[in-house]
Amino acid sequence: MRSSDRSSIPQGTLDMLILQTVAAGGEMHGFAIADAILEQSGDVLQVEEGSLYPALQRLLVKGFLTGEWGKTPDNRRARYYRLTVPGRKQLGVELAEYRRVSGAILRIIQPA
Amino acid sequence: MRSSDRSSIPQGTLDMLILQTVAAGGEMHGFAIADAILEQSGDVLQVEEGSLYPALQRLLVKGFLTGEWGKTPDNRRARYYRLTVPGRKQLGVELAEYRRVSGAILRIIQPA
DNA sequence: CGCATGACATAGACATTCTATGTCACTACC
DNA sequence: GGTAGTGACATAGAATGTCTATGTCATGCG
Repeated sequence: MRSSDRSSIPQGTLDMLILQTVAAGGEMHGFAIADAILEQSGDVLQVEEGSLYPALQRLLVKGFLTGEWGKTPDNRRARYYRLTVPGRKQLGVELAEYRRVSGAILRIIQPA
Repeated sequence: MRSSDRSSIPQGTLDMLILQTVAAGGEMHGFAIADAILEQSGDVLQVEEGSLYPALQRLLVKGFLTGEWGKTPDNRRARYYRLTVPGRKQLGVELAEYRRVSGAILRIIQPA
């Protein structure tokens, strides 16, 4: 009985959403990124942990984020992610591509 | 040297685009559907045959389309697809969900 | 007659998200 | 002061769906 009206993240957009969230929020740890995406999307886009951490790993490996271990205010270990310069550039590329494609889809689904 | 600026279809949107195209164009065969999507999207969304036909099969099996064999004007065999009543309803569902999710993404990527 | 082409079709690769599960340490409570 | 809850990170495996590559078949044309 999967009763949530929250949606899964469309494939290909998760990296962009993470980069954008870190760009806007500065230094954040994983949980906080997922929380911010959920909240800012109006409770629609829920990032599961099994999607979040592999995505963060990808972004680390590609050099778009740095991740430094630290402590949360209540003294728990956490990894703090920050956008790199190539990460900011990559965000721009992904935003442009997303807008291009979603614009194209709009032209189809909006009755001219 | 893959030099095209055409994009792949975001996962999950192909069925919606096909249903919408058939809804707008009436009776169409596969090639014509792909052509219409490419053209209406402003040359952005190119549906490959290896994506198109499996998608059409899915939609046939689910009863959202009917497909009747016929002949093109130049006498080639072709399968003509038409939207069913459940297909029209499904299109409405997918449009609503797409708008809900893309709206949520917009709230994140558009600086408030 | 042979070749290009329109149209349909399938198999396999690939990428990405999800479900499910696990770990570890800190906090709080009885 | 042990035990349960929880924050946070992590991985393995399944599911999904698009793409690349390939194949077939018949028609039209040179």
